[in-house]
Amino acid sequence: MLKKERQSFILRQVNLHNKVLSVDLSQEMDVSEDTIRRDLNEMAQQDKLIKVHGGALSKSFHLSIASDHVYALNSKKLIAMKACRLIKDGMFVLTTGGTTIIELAKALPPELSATFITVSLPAAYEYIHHPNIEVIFLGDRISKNSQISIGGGVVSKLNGIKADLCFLGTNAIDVKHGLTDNDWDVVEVKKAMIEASDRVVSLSITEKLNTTQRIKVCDLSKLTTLITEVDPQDQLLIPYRETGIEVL
Amino acid sequence: MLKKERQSFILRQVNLHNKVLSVDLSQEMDVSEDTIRRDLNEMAQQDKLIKVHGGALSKSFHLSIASDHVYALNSKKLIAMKACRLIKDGMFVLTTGGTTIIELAKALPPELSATFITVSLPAAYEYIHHPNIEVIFLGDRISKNSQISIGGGVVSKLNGIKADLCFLGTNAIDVKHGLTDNDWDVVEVKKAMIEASDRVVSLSITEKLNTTQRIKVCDLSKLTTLITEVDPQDQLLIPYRETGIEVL
DNA sequence: GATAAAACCGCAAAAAGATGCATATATTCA
DNA sequence: TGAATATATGCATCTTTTTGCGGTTTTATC
Repeated sequence: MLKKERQSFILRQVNLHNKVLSVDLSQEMDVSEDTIRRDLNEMAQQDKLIKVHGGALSKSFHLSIASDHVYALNSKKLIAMKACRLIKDGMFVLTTGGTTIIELAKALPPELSATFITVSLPAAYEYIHHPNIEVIFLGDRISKNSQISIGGGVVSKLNGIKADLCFLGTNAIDVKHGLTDNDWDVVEVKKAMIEASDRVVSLSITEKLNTTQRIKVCDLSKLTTLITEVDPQDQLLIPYRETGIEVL
Repeated sequence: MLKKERQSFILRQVNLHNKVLSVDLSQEMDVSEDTIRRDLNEMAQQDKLIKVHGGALSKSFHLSIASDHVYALNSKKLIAMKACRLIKDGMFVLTTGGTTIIELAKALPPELSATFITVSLPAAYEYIHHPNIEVIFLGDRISKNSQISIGGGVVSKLNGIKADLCFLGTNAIDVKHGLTDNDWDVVEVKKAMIEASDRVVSLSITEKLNTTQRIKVCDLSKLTTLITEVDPQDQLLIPYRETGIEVL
């Protein structure tokens, strides 16, 4: 069997079945595994497939979601960086949806090894591209607006969970009215998340400070930490610090 | 034997068998391998064939190696169109992951109003962009390779579901060995889906016909329908039709 | 952190390719 | 026709490519 022939066979197999094992290929074509590895390396260099430990994956299989324009991106990146520092190896972390959470997902250091539990499709999408993170998706009916699972199934599943940390993408926050939101189902999920976590962290750009929405999520007293893009000493944050919340 | 004669013989052989070995040609025509090599070099320069170490490949053969982004995309689109016709308003539809399923998701007519239950992140992502489809995501641990939920949670949830239709993205299908796959967890999920559905539809490009993988999903008899990109009367499908499966 | 599988490295043998040259065959032109 | 010339072929030799194997290192997974 000629080398090119072999390689085109490999390409066919990998595109056909999304994944191939070097062992299988070696047996099917009756050559040593070294030869297969050399082929795979060569083809990976030509961008024809993705080489992984033990075999190869099809290129077309790993589609990723196009990230559209995100409002106040830089602020959110800053918040994400601050939030990362709270996560330690081995933790169970709950996250909601929202663009700030997505930025957090992107900012996670590669060596971090933790379990992320989420209800957000885009967030889950980011997490699975991280090398050392275990992803648990709490499924149920998916809300088209917020792209998260909503409904009784999620809430009852959250009741059975005890997480170390919960990151809330924040819609509106105010000293007097606490956290508020505008979607009944999302609020239900957030409430359940808050109850399921030891520490509750709200990620909020300063623009959202001192705003309110129609539906209440929780009082400020339920929050452990508030993270914004500005310095914790900023005067904007004084009222929040006074409530006893840790402000980062 | 004249040079021209020899070369036209070579061309016939290479187009007939897609590949030729210099050794074989040399013996068949009783000339030295050097002569064959010189012939092959000459013909390669004239673009009549592709020369490789040890022999040559036909031009058309090499064209099929050219990598599209999503493998066999057109075939998958055709399959998706056929599959759409099975879905009626109000149905509960189960779907696995895989690129063919994504094509199905994209091909759904906008006025279709149904409930889709899935374990695949990319598929869920497509469904939520559809105006009239209710999306239910069955959550659990997310497999990074296949981008679907796997584990006992999914399986037990599936046990509590009765769907009208189940679309299986197919990895390998064979009359004798039935549906097979290469990932244990994925197989578990597929099995549960099959049990949870009145009708089970396998979506499979013809290239996957008569191939097998290591882990068995189910026998052909479990399938209600098989959809490929070719005409149902195609002779390739005869063995499948004979098992009693509906072939579209 | 132990363990087994996979990847890597270097080497050597086998196969294939290139090159120079002698010889054989074909072609041309007087 | 036949000598001169051009082309083609085979062979010996050397180089390059390809491949498998033993030993070591790295990686995954529990």
